[in-house]
Amino acid sequence: MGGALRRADVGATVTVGGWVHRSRDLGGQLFLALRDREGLLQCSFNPDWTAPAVIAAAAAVGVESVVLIEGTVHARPADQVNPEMATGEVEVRATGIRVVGPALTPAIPVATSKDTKPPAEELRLRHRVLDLRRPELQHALMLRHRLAKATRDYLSGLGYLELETPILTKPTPEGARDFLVPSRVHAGEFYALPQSPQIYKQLFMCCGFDRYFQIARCFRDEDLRADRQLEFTQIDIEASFIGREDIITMAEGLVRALWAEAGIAVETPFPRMSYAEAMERYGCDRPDLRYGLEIRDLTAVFRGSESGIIQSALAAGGRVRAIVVPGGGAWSRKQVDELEAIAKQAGAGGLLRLKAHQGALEGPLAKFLPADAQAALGLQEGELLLGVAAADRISSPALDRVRQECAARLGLVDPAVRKFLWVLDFPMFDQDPETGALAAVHHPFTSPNAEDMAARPDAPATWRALAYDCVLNGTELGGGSIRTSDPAVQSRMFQLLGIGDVREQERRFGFLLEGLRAGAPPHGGIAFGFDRIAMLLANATSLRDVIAFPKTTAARALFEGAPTQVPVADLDELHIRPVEG
RNA sequence: GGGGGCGUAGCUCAGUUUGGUUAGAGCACUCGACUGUCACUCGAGAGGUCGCGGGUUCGAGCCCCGUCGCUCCCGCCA
Repeated sequence: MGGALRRADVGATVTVGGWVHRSRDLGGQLFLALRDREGLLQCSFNPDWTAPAVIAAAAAVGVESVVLIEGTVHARPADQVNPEMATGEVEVRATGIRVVGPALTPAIPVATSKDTKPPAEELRLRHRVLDLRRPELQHALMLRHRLAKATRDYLSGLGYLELETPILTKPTPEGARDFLVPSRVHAGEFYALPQSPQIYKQLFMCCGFDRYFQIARCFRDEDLRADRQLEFTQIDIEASFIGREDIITMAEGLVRALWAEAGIAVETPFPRMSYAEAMERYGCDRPDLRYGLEIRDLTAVFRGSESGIIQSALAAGGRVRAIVVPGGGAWSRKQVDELEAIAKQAGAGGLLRLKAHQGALEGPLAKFLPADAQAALGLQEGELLLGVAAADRISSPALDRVRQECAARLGLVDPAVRKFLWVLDFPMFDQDPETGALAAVHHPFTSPNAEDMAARPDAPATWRALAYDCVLNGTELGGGSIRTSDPAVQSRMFQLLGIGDVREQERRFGFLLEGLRAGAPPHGGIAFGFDRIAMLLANATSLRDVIAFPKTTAARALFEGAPTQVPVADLDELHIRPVEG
């Protein structure tokens, strides 16, 4: 291929195919920059070696047309080497050209220089064939391929089998909305697209396939974001006769292999932290460890406060928690108000603020504090204390957001630093504070911690789960768990989650329970967000840059024009009718 | 479902603050000149439903109301 020609190819007679990236017509001679996925190649048309008719034909070709160029590879003179091109030491002296795919004038430019802005997202998606020709996107999708291959190589090397699972499947309760597909054969019945292959991979374990993986497409009908698409890809993994440590070690090896593919060395093992510790110190179950600003419990100091806000929060069983921001004392009233707005948006009633100035505390609360408060807080000159007095359920998310914003303002978020982390010991259930209803934090098939279950059988809200998340710089890369392999325990879990009726359990999950009853090995697994990893390693900021044909945030495919209306006859055949209005 | 940003030539944008003659620039495109360029250069030209609809006004790219599209965030996404 033309973009791969190097000095060693000098002398070769070649026919190179590609797209006309740019042309420079100097009058008597001209140069075409020919592009393929490997890069750019200069083709030189000159009367000394090119027939006049060929020069005329080359001069008439429009950019983005597909051409075949015949010629000989020549070394460029030293003063004409282009160090910015991989092929910069050579050029093809053309003797012939054939336009095999003439192109209309492109609606959006493909050949851009470093400092030009890409076209609007809408145009990029509408003219995706042109957009995907751009070298950045070519590189991103080629990286994506290498990551998929590295995944297959690594897991195959460990004896994992790549097995496929159905796309037309049964609706299962995985939290998100399902995409439904009407059945033509069975009036009024629907398939669902899988939100993940979760149950199938557990069934593979019951089948005895031991170690499974799949680069699996998943579908969730929820609103989109820069890092969320309707359909996305995960690296789905499951294994039998293993425990948490086996999965973690295997997963660390996978991360190492993937990052190595992008030329980045990753050190393992990753540090670990319990969910409880992450929530206490960072207010978040996927903390960004690139910076400090850890949350401190200052309840003891504020207990003596005469402030009504604090007293009522403490009386309700809450705490006073805060972060201390070095240099924050210099922020203006307005800047701190913005932080408070962030805290309020996250659910807090407000933000307590204190700063030390000339040995005394300043802030709306200062006068309500006991005299020894300054000594107890140890606040230094220039530091700003930002706190929330409330239940942890309120203060954790609020302080998490405030902490992230402060770190961004102080420039503490270094994109060159990578802090991997395992978060362990998630709670099994999330309890609704009003109704008391339990919901699975991970999913209903996660195994609870057996010791917790034995110690407090009547308090499931206190049980920990054998679940784990892999986190990088505040982003969840993947997560998994050891599963419940005992059908009786699984049935109990359904019961705790409000599916008490046995017939209901059988109707919805009978196929899983049947697998477990047929003799299930202990098993567990993990799933990584493949697109998100590709995005990180391609230095992209949107999933759309690592997915060839993505949807817009309004869930439309602009290039193909999906979704679309269909003829009424098609609907009739599927036994569905549009709702009037 | 809610909040913010953007929408002017094929593309990227200026013009909107303070309504006023014929809406501009760079790139791309067309034509012409040019024999070593590499974002070639130079000259000329063509190119506009100011997203769409309605309103205010003597007059709207600019003000008001509505609406559509793209985007970022909240909700949502176990």
